Amino acid sequence: MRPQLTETEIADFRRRLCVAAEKLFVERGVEGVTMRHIAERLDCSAMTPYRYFRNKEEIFAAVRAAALDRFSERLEAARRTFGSPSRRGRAVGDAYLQFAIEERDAYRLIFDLSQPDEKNYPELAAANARSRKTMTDYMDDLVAAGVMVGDPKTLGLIYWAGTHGLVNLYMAGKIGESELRVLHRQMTQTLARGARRGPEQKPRRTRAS
Amino acid sequence: MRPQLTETEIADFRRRLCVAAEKLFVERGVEGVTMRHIAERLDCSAMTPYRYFRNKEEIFAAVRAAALDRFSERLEAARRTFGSPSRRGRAVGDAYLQFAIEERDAYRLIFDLSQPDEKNYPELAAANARSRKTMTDYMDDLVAAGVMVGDPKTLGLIYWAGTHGLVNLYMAGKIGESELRVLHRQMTQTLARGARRGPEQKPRRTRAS
DNA sequence: GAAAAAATCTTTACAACGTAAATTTAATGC
DNA sequence: GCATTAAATTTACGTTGTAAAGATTTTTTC
Repeated sequence: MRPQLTETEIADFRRRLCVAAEKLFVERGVEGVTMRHIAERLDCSAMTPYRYFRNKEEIFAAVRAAALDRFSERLEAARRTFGSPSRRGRAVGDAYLQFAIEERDAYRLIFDLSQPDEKNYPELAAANARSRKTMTDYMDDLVAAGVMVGDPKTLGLIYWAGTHGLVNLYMAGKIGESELRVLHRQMTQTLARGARRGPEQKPRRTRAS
Repeated sequence: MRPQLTETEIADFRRRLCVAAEKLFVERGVEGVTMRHIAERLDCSAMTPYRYFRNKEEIFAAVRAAALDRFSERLEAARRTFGSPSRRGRAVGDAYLQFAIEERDAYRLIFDLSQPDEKNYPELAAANARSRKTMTDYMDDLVAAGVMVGDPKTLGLIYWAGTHGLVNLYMAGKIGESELRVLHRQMTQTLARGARRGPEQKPRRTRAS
C-alpha cells in the first residue's frame, strides 16, 4: 500500500506552508488570505493542507508561533551583546522596536488582539512563554546589578506593556517611526529614573518630621 | 409617490442598528456577527441596512465611533471630579481601567489593531480626535500645576501607551484584573517619580566635577 | 506482473457570507 | 383609482472554509 507520510515529510510540508502563508499575510493582509491562495502558492489543491493542519486557525497559530520565535530570537540576541546591564537592557528595547518596524506584519500577527487562543495550541503556548521570559529576563539583570529596585517580573511587565503600547500607537498610524523612537527613549528613561530607588515610599507628611 | 426617508428617520434607524450590532458584537464576538444577524435583530431583511449604510465596514466604523465617544465621556467625567490635579489625574487613569474592564468588548472594538481606517470615516476620525485629546488633556493640568516636568503631549502619550499596553496584557489573559490594577498603579507611580523633575539630564560624569 | 489494499491528493459539493440586481410593496399627488 | 417612485424584499452570484466522494499512486501479496 501507499506509504504513510514520514514525520519529516509532514514537518517539511508544514514549514513550507507556514513560509508561504506568512508571505501572503504580508502581501495581502492577515484577513485577505484564503486557503485557496495558500494552496496555489504550494501548487497543490485547496484540500491538501488539511492533511497537515486541522483547519485554517491551526495554520494561523503555527505561523504566529514561528513569528513569535523569530521575535524572541532577536531579543535574546540583543541580550547577549556586550556591555553593562543597562546597555544590554537598552539593546533589548531597541531590538523590540526594530522588530516592530522591520517586521510590521509579523508583529501584528503576533500581538493583534483576538487571535487564536494559545491554550489550544501547545506550540503557540511554548512560543508565548519563551517570548514572555525573554522580555522580562533582562530586567532580572538590571535588578541584580542594582540599577533598579523592585520586583523584576513587575518591572519587566511594565516596560513591556509600555513599549507595546507605544508600538500600538505607531501601528495605528498615530505616531511616526522617529516619534516612536523618541517616545520610547523618553519612556524608558522616565521609568528608569522612577524605579531607581524602588517603588514609591508613600511620602506622606506626618507630624513628627 | 412614496415619501423619502427624513434625516431623523435615517438617524434613528442607524442608531437602532448600531445598538443592535454592538450587542451582537458582545454576544458573539466581533468576527462572528453577520449582516443577516443584524437584520434579524432589527426585524428587517438582510438588505435593508444597505439603505442606511454603504457596507458592513461602515457599520463597524459607526459602532466603533459610538463606543469611542462613550469612552471619552467617561474619561472627561473623571477629569471633572474635584480635587488636586494629581487626584484628578488618578481618577482619569482609573476610569480608563474601569472602562476596559466593564466594557471589555467595547474596548476591543475601539482599540483592536487592523480596523477600518479612520480617514475614510469622518465620524470615526472625530471620535478619535476627541478621545486622544481627552487622554492627554489631564496631563496639561499636571504639568501646569508643576507636578510634572516635560512636554504634556509627550507625557500624555507615554501614560496612555503604558496603560493601553497593560490593558492589552489583561485582554490577552496574561494578567488578571487585580494584577492589572496593581501594575497600573505601579507604572503610574514610577512614571510620576521619573517625571517629577523633568526628563533625564544626561548625568554624564565629566572631569571637572 | 496483475490485482488488492490503503494512504494521499483532487474534485465536487454545500452552507454561510457580503452584497448586486431584480422584483415587490407601499405611500403620495393627481 | 391610478401613475409614480422610494423603500424593502427576494433572488441570485461569487467567495469562503471545509465535508464527502472520487481518483491516483505506491507497496504488498500471490
